[in-house]
Amino acid sequence: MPMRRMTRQRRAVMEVLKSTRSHPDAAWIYQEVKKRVPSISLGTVYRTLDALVKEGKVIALHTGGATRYDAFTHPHAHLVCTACGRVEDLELELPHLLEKAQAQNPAVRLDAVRLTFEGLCADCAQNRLEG
Amino acid sequence: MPMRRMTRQRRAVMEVLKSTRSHPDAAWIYQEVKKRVPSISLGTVYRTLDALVKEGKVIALHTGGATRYDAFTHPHAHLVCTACGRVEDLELELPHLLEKAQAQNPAVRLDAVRLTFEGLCADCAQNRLEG
DNA sequence: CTATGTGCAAAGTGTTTGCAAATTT
DNA sequence: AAATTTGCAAACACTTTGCACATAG
Repeated sequence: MPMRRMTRQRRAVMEVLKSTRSHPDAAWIYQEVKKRVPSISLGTVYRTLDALVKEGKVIALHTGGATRYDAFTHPHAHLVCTACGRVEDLELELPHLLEKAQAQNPAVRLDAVRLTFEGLCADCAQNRLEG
Repeated sequence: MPMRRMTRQRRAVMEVLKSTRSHPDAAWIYQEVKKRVPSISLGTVYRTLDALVKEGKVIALHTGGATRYDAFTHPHAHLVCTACGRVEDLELELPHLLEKAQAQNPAVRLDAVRLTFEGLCADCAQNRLEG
């Protein structure tokens, strides 16, 4: 299990990720972290993100295109806007999905849920009405 | 909207996809379709899959790594096995997730749900107990 | 006949990796 | 000092695209 040491790079990646709710990808995180640690490389960003995901400190979202990362790990639903590509959090109580699914499928072992909706974010839904 | 014409290639891609429940990726579909239409190219497979997804005949699953495709479009949950990478269907009644989420988030427009669990498939869960 | 789809190969993204140098513990 | 992590650049895996030819309608 990699990334045991607390380096400046690692701290900066974690702080940048905690500072936003925009579900950024590695390239965006890299640009932000460079403002604090100019020498950092994109490779290090990827390695750090991998480690954080494996440790459960960060969630990886596969939504098509680049992987997005989310430091808010409490189970919640996402909306992927099919018009602008934005990913936002959705208000929705997840009704014990993991427990229910586990009970109905005893042969498998469920560790995590990802609930993702496709549709239009508030801005794009609004623009659709106007335009 | 592309792919209005029913070509041999398109028919073969659709048939191959309907014949499996393994949620294959483009490379696998390409190999299978080549058995029926040897001249087909990987580019055509990608273009055809894109079209089928846009038409709603096929669902694209983004699970990390290559995009996987599913011709079974009735809403259902998936399990991505973190040990072997397999993607299987899960027994689980989706309790009107789309309607509930839409009601709680009136400003956005929800078109589709993707419910994905991470964990161990039956085989890998079993092997874990033995090994 | 004409518009659309195909095959090919080259180019584009996003991500991973080997290695020597730097850093953490 | 020892072990881990970094930066760099090259390699990779997956997907998209331009174009001349083929084909469905």
